[in-house]
Amino acid sequence: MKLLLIHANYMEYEVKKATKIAEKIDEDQKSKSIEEPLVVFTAVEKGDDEDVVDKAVKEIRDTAEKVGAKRVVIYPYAHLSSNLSSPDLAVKLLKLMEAKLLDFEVYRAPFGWYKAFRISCKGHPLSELSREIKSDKESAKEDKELTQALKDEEKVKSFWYILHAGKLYNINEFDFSEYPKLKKFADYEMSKRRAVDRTPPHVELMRRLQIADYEDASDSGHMRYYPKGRLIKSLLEDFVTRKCIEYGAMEVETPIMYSREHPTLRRYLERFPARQYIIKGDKREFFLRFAACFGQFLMCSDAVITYKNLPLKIYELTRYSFRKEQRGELVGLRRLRAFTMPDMHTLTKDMEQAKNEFINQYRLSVETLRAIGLNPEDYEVAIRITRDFYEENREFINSISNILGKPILIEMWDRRFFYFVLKFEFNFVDALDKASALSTVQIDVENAERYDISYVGEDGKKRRPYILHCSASGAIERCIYALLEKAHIDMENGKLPMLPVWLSPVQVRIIPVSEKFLGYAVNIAERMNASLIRVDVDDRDETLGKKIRDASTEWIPYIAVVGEKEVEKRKLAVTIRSESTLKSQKKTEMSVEELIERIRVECGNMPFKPLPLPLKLSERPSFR
RNA sequence: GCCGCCGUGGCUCAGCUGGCAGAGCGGGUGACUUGUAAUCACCAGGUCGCGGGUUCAAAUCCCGCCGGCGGCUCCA
Repeated sequence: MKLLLIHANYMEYEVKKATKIAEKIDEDQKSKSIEEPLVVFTAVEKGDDEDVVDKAVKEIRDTAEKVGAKRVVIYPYAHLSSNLSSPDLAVKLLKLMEAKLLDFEVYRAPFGWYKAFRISCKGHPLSELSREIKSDKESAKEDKELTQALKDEEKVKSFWYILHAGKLYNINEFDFSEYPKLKKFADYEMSKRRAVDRTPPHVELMRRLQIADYEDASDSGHMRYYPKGRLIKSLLEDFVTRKCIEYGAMEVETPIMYSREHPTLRRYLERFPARQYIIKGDKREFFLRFAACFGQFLMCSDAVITYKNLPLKIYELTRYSFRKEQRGELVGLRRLRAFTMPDMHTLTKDMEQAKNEFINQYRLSVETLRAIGLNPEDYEVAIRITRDFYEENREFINSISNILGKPILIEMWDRRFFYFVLKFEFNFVDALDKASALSTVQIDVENAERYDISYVGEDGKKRRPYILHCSASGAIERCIYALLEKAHIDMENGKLPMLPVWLSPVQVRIIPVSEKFLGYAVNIAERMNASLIRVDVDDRDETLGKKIRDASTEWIPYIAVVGEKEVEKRKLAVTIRSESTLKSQKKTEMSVEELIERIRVECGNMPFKPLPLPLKLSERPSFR
């Protein structure tokens, strides 16, 4: 039940027209004028009962006493709620409310009529109050779930270890001297603070390179992507999707919004209030998904699955997932409110199979990041685990540390308070020593039950699967963040920053020495273009030095100059960025075919998309 | 959400003890036709984030809001 309490100088109303749900009324109820009332605008909601009325009456009584009102007007006002009860129940409860306030001079405006009203609010501090009242049953239930979840989190204590070469070290006993980045990561995880007073480098880079930018007209944490940014993002999206499909996942698509009232989803949401975007539909309210779990679990719940189908993998690239993070938490491409995440779920028949998949997906994540341009030395591994699960699976956990051969930060909990017993993350540590998770896999022991997902076993009986959640790369935007931060770190170490060639928006820039060679340059560009190379031509009326400089500040991997000599020899004068430094540039002569071949080898079988920009620089707008 | 700092042409910033709104880059035009990280000249471009207040006068001082950054909190 929702109440809006107004202490007024007077209140007048007059019925105009009956609706279908109008209650029958006498002539003298059709209009009223009341002096010095406490007006109670009231909306009766689903689930309200006599208990709620009692509480509402108590609120009204308290307020009336405080403001010194002797008259009460109960005024049905549907607009206070989007979750109204049936009209019958509403009338019943409103009448009950009236009956319980008989020691006041009480008026009840008729239900179900269009009414005109006039009110004069007194305007003192207590003259306008709103109240939300829930039945004990309901609020007790919600309170219990909420407080239980919060209590669990409070009570849970983390124990920290380092796992290296199959041995578990207490965090204090481990010698970090050879692993400074792991030390930074562990510090960050355990203390969660860092003294920095600088804009993260990737924010500046994403804007300067015309990849992405803030969009003031949207909510914070929703970015705009310029053509180059969209290209990079799109290549990454395609790559990760392909990787998961090759791994055996079935790609699906599920809605981005779900009813708040759905029985399965509701409990989940109540644990995390105010974390999601709410959308008003015609009748119901919806929340925007924060991952693909909902859609995929609901799909699995309805599917007929047997042990022969397991492990069963389904995949979706969520463009977008929405999380209404607190404002102070948002940073550039690192932490967003709308982001794109590959989300794969694997149903497994038992823990053996789940563990097996866990290891496979660990390897899948390593490969995925490596292809994107993030190597194991660029991230730190964390494993989060319940103590029980660790004790029962010591050998298995120890074996994980051998896959990459580098030490792993372990966070161990005495009891399970999330839905998983085990998860790993690959955490990127950025130029400002902040860590954020990229790839992750979790073993979920709870949601099969919650969503009623089952498979038929060999004995014909229904069983609950264990479910793995896997994001092989983590959020796509976050991968771009990591690549930009990595490039910045390279720059600080005296290297020329760049993106992997397959992700570079422009792979080759052709610069004619003068106007005379423009036709020749365009000709070569068209040939390369036909060979699936992203190439452009700097046809602007600028000096050669200026053009070289501009190409360099755009991080273009290959700069090819053509002039008289090149035309004669049918070669290109190519500057290779990856082998150059700011002081000395690596220049070499190559034929067009050699350059094409070099890039083709470098990009292997990574996805390719054509340049989404005009071939000639002079025809290209600047988005900044 | 709380605390602190910031918001001036497209970009980076100066101006801020109140007194005519500036520079460099970028853009346009012209000259030059160029050999590996910024060619020269001229021109255009601004409700100083938004709203209110103080004042003869506000980019400048005060209040509120919006946005960004950092810290705290948080991160299913």
